[in-house]
Order: sequence, then C-alpha cells, then structure tokens
Amino acid sequence: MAGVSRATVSRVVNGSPKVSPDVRVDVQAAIERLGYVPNRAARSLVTRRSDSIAVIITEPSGRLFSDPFFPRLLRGISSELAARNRQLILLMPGSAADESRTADYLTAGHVDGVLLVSLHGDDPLPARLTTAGMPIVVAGRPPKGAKASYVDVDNRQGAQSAVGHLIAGRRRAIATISGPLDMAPGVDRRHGYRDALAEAGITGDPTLETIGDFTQESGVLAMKRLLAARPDLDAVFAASDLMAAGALSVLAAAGRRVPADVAVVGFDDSPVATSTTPQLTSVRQPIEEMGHEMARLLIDAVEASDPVPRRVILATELIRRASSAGRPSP
Amino acid sequence: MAGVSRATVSRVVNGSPKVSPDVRVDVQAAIERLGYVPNRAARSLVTRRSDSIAVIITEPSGRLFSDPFFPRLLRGISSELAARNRQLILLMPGSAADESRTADYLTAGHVDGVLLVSLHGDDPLPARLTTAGMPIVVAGRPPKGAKASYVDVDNRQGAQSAVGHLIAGRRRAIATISGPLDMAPGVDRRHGYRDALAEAGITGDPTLETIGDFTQESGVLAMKRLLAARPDLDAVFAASDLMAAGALSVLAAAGRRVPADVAVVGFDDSPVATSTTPQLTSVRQPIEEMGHEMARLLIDAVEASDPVPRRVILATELIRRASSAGRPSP
DNA sequence: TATAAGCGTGAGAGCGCTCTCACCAGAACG
DNA sequence: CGTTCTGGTGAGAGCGCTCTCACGCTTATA
Repeated sequence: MAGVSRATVSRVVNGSPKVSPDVRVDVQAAIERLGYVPNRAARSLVTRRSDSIAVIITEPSGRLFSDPFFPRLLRGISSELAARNRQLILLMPGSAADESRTADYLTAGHVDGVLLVSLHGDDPLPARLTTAGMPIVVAGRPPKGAKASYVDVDNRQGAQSAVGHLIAGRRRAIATISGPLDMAPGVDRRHGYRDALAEAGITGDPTLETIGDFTQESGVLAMKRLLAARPDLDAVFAASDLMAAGALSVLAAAGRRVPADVAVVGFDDSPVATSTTPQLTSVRQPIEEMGHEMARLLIDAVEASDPVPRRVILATELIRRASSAGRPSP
Repeated sequence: MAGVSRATVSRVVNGSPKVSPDVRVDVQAAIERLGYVPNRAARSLVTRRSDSIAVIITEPSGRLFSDPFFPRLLRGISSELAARNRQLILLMPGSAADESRTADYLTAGHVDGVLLVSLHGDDPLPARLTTAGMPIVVAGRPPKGAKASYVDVDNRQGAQSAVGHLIAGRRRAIATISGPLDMAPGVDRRHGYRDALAEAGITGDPTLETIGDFTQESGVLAMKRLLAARPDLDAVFAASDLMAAGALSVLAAAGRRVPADVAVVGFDDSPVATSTTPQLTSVRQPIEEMGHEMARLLIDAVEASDPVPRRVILATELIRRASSAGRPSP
C-alpha cells in the first residue's frame, strides 16, 4: 500500500534511522489505515528475544495473603513494562517441584529477564538463573549478599526516622519489636532503631528489644513480654503495622493509654494503620516506585547485556498519625 | 540423534497417536539427552496460537490493596495455567488510556483468551473482546447479565447458611449490613439473608436492613444506624468481614457483649476475621478454586472454539468462630 | 496372485518477520 | 569527465516449527 518493500516497512516499525522522512510518513499512514500490528511470534523467532519479562512470586502463604504489598508491587512493575512494550509473565510456583519446572521454563529462553519477589535465603533460583546467563533483579536486599541487582527501600533510614520522631516527642524508654533477624528488613529496621537511639545519646537496652515475625499474633506476644520486662516503657517501634496493631490491643488491655502513656509507631503504612484505634503512625514505603525501578533496572540489563549488578535504594516517608502524638513540654 | 525426521519428532512432542511406540521411546530419550525444549515463538508462528492467557485486573485501588482476594485468585489461575502449559500474561491498566491500549493489544492476537477480574458495570472491554472473537471468562457474575462465561461463588447460599446459623442459635432480631446494591455480591448476599428469614418463617423488617460499601468505615456507620433504629437487635449479618469488624467496634463501644447480647457473622473469611475480638464467624469463599475454574473454562473455550457461554457457581463454607456462639436453650 | 486399504514416516512448504547484502541514484572529489 | 563515496532501498535467506501430502511397507480382501 505504501509502495515499498517489506524491508522498509520493517525499518519504519523498528525506528531505523536509515529511512527517508517522506517514505516513513507514507508507511506509517498505511500502517494506520490497515490496522497493521506486527506478529510478535515471528519477530521473536528471528530476533531471538521474547520481549517478555517473568515475575516470580514464591511465597507459600503468609504475607502474600495478608499484605497489599504484592498487588502494589505488581502494579508498579506492570505499568513500567507496559510503557516499555514488554509482556509481564507471572509465575507463582506452588511447590518445590513447581519451582524446578519454573527454572527449566525460564532458562529455556521464553523470557528475556526475571524479576524475583520474596526470595528466601536458601532459594537456589537466583544462582541458577544467573549461571544460565539470565538477567535478574530481586525485590529487597538478598539475604546472602548475592551479587544480583536489587531494589530495596531504605529500611534503616525509615526506622531511624520513626524512632527519631519518638525521641522528638520526648519519649525515652523506647522499645522495639523487630522482624526476624534472618530477613534483611528485620535486621535493617533494628539497625535504624539503634542508630536513632545512638544519635540521641540514649544507651541501648536489650530488655527493650524483642523479636516478632511481622504477624499480629507475634506482636501480641512481644508486647506482653515487653510490658512484663519493662513496665516503665513509654514508646514502641514495631517493624510492621500488624505487629503494631497487636501491640495496641495488648496496651489497651493493660490499661495503657496510647499515645498519652505509650506512643506506638509501625512500619509499612498498610491499610491496617488507619483502622486501629488510635490510628497508627507508620513508615510508608514507595512500593509502586519499587516495581518501576525493578522493571527499569531489568530492561536496562537486558539491553546492555552487560551484567554489572546494580542496586537502588528508595527513600521512605514517615506518616504521622495519632498513635505517636508527642508529649507536651514539661 | 533418534534417527528420525523433524516431522516425527514434532509428532512425538505433540502427542500424535500416529507414531510407533519404539520410535516414540527413542525420540523421547533423545529429547531428554539433548535437553531439547521447543521454541515457543516458532511454534506459535505456525499454529497461530500463542498458548498465552491474559489476566486483566482493572481496579483503581480500594479492594485491590486491602483484600487478599487478588493474590489468591491469581494463585489459583496460575497453578491451573501452569498445569496446562499456558503462559499467564498479567495486565493491570492504570488508566482509561491504558485500557484502550490494552484492548488493542488483546485483539491483536497476542493471547488466546482473556480472564477479566473485577469488572465494573459499564466496562466496555468484555463486549469489545467478544465482538473481536476473543474467548473470555469473568470473575463474578457480570452486573449487566452479559452473556459471557463466568465463575462465581454462591453468594446467596453462603449468606443463607450464615443467617440460618444465627437463627439456629436462637437469634430472632437479625439485622444485615448489605453491600452496594449495584454489585452482584451485594444483591445476592441480601437475597440469601432474606431467604433464610423466610425459610424460618421470620417476617423481614426494613429497619433491620442497612447498606454499606464493604469497607470497615461503612460498617461502623451502618452499625450505628442499626443500633439507633433497632436497639433490640440480637444478631448482625455483615456482607464483608471488614464491615463486620466495624460493627464489632461499635457494639463494643455501645456496651453490647458479643456474642452474648449480639451475634455477628461476616463474609469472606479474610485474615481480619481472626484478628478481631472475638474472632469472627464468616463465610469462606473458595478463591483459589475460583481461579482454577476460570482458567479451565477459558482453555476449554479456546480449544472448543465453540463460544457457548458457561457458568460455574462454587459452594461456600461457613466457618464458625466465637462471634456467633448460640444462646443456651431457654 | 492381484488389488485395496491402513499405518507410519519423510520431504518440503511456509508461518511473518528481520537483517545482510547488493544495488542504484546522486553528491563529492580529483 | 571519470571515480569514489554515501544514503536509501529491495531481494532473498532463514529463524524453528507444524502440517499436508506423497510414499512405501504391511496386512486384509477379492
């Protein structure tokens, strides 16, 4: 229709600079008129790229089903991939056998790169993929310090600002309910807690530190332990909103007023933060942004074919609500 | 390596019956030894099928970020598709413009079929896809009674069993907090509520019926209205766990004991059901199962190329917890 | 024994695209 | 005026697979 060869059409479609402007216009008009859409299969047959990115979510249950993290992350990834004309292929292996099949699938060249969400420390998948030459990007700092590219939020800085906020509100006996210490966010958030205390010249105290597993139930148990050990505490920094919610219920049952007697701060700024009484001050993570960055990093890696691991750390934001209102000046 | 032609290998790979058993064994051995994996692009180039299924999630925010529904549904879909060797392509259009591009993409033949999640009543997408001859399956009964295939849970029966359970527990002044009446689950669950009352010979009473929007806040408001209008009520059936949780907080503030004075039942059996005090009796939906059925229905439709709309209604299960313990016999 | 039928197999075309290579103007140079 | 260069274009191969068709062998039927 445009009176040119297939080769020239191909050049126009792929944005080659070696096409004269008038021909380009003619071809684009014809494309428009015909409603022509390139056949993805034929293209990837010859280019040996699929223009597809796999997202692997390996989470047996737990957080996947109680936390809006995954939908939001997927949304961020999805919008970036759509903008870059890549397909998002979602894989949720449900068992170890599945996971092995997944690895076979991925290394068979059906995708150009892989995004890994919620890696557990001993997962063999990243190493297997990297060995096979498949570019990968991981959500969150990999526990083993693997040399894969990753995107993470600044858990340490976020925790530090939360605890700094408590200190600014004239709290001194500040307890923390950490996450598991075999997970990067657990460790990092506890570091941030200690940083803030050190910066204010407050000496750390092991009796003010306890550990949960990010769930509400663990928050309940941890808060009971803390109250028993340190009835004088006047603030709690919990490493998740769910644990903070558990702590709130224990404090209420113990007759402590929040925030008058005890201030509470959570982490994640999840929906639960606004449904507690009082509403929770919490550290908000830029989750969509994290998805964007992961997709961007991965596509860059695919195109560069230069496997230099890169990392992106995103800033958090403290959302102030009633649970941590400061004490009046003495 | 097996000493046969490509044609025969193709027959073995695709399970054609016209291959002698010994040749088949030889070829399979060779495939195993070589680690041969068929090239998806080449295959779909000639078969004109992509072996890919798109999942479209159009949910501006709200439920997507506060309800574990989506991850669980995706998991169900994913496992079924993986078992049937189909790729899951996830699309989350974030804007109306996105949605238009999505429709173009889908009708361009990149996928064999489409699963639609969380349709809003006026969404033009299903009609557009159906017109283009694309098989679709919708999650939940489409509001407009569109003639698309869909999978839904038996909201009506679920609500009926919940209210029946309250009646069996010697409750008589049973209120309900419905969902929005422009959504199928809102309507259906209210129907179930009325069915149960009718079956027990209890006359319905408009002052016992109120409406929310599935959120916790709306549950709070609705419960306040109910208490004001009918202080004598002795049970509440809420069409979502979040609304039930809101109702619980209002009842507690009003000094009503649950379940002694007022029994409460929710719907969804979401994580929040076990984090309230007392824990919520709730209607569990087989969400993974729903994903399975959606995928199965769609693949059948793709293979049959016979566009007869089908529907699957899945049974619910009442999970009994403390919030609805029956009264002792008089 | 001749013919027909059936079954397993191989040859070869072709799916829609990209990309290399050759080609042909016209411009620049000696 | 001839030669070299250059930018734009077309011809054609080939990516890896499936599928139709023809073929040859074995077995049933006349």
